[in-house]
Amino acid sequence: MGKNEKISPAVIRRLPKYYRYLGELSKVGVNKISSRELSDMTGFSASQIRQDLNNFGGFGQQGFGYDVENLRNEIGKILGLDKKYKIIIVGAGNIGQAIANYTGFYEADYEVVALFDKNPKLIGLSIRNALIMDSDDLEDFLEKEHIDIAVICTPKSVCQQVAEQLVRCGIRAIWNFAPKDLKMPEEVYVENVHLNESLFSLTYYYNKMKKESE
Amino acid sequence: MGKNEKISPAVIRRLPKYYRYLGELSKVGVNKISSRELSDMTGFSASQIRQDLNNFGGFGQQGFGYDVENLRNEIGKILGLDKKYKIIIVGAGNIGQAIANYTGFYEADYEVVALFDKNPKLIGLSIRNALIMDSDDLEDFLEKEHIDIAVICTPKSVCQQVAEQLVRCGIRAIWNFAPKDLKMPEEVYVENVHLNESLFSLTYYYNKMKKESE
DNA sequence: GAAAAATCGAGAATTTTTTAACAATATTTT
DNA sequence: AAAATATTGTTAAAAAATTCTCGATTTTTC
Repeated sequence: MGKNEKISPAVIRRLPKYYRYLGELSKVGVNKISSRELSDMTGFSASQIRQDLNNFGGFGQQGFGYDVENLRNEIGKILGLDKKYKIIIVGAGNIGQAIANYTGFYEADYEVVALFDKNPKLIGLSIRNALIMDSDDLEDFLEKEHIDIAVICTPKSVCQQVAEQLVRCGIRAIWNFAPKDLKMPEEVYVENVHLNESLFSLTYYYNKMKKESE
Repeated sequence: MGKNEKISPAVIRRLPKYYRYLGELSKVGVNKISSRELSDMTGFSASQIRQDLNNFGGFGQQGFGYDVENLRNEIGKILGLDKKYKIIIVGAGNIGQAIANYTGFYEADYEVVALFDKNPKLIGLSIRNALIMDSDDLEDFLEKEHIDIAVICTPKSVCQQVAEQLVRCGIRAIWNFAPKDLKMPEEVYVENVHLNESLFSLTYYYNKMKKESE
């Protein structure tokens, strides 16, 4: 059974990767896997994989390994992928549209219900069944519809203000693509995708490698 | 002066954030900052900030703090943001186009030189001065032009093959948006932006908070 | 069916990362 | 100009994360 200690974020970050690899295995008909084999696939150590999984309970069987389909389901349940989620996207520019079109959503039961933007040229258009609505209608919309996750794809100049509006309307989970850290109350979880930071890290390692190979 | 010990990736991940905050300070005319104040802004502990910076040398002055503009420049140099980088994007679908339009590039001297795609409807179009070219011309292009960073925005079914082609043509830095881990030789650095993993983590914490608030 | 091999789960040991403590030094106050 | 305050850089301590070890259990081999 699940233990009630605090699980480290590093563990939680690895679970989606395990989930993905197990999905691939399942798809090609593999139904048994050892931590050693998962280690070879993922690059994490076998010990770490066992340790990670044991945070949530013993899913494996000594002498045998893990049942692929079962382990995948268990990790899915831990992450909450067995449930349905409704999403809105605020900011229907390039990133917002790309996210709306993102097929990764369909790996689990995420539904993009609507997008919001201020640009009159965009309002009224649809992306994969999701209508782009006027930002002014955001609050009304959130009063009527239950939304689980809001994605912020606005320019950074307005992201804080948009986030505060979302929180006022009851949103507790934000996926933030604006290159700024949102100041939010504790009861709101923000997952940042800061592309500039990612690119800058890449740049550091690119230069480091170039220097070393000289 | 820079010490030659191995710097932990966690440190490198924090540098872009320092850089961003220092840029904001600089823009509003602040020219002195203490680790304590930076701590309040960034959420990292003052001690950690000092420790991080001292990996690369003492940029501050005891009793005084750090000169904002100077520290920003130093971090910029560490990350390599004082140089120019040429980028190509392989896969001109939603994400590829969004990245091509991404204004975060212009914070430093990154230039998107071209995009590549197989879709005839896209080939010939331009995004912000960058032409979408036929994927078949990728290798020829890379022979003629020096490219620093390649961005992979293809479907996952072809990302490994594309990556291998890029590496054959001399690419050593890959920004990977395909939801798959690339198997690459050691001399290639891959920075992954796995949106599905990010969303799954968010989902975990969303559910955790919901449970706790019940 | 006994012996060998494989594998997990759990706790111990190790390594890495973060935080704390404080001497050294600069600035500000009186 | 002396005392008080602020702040860095560095070393030490603490905490966290990872790896190692090994008993328990299952499967495979002979």
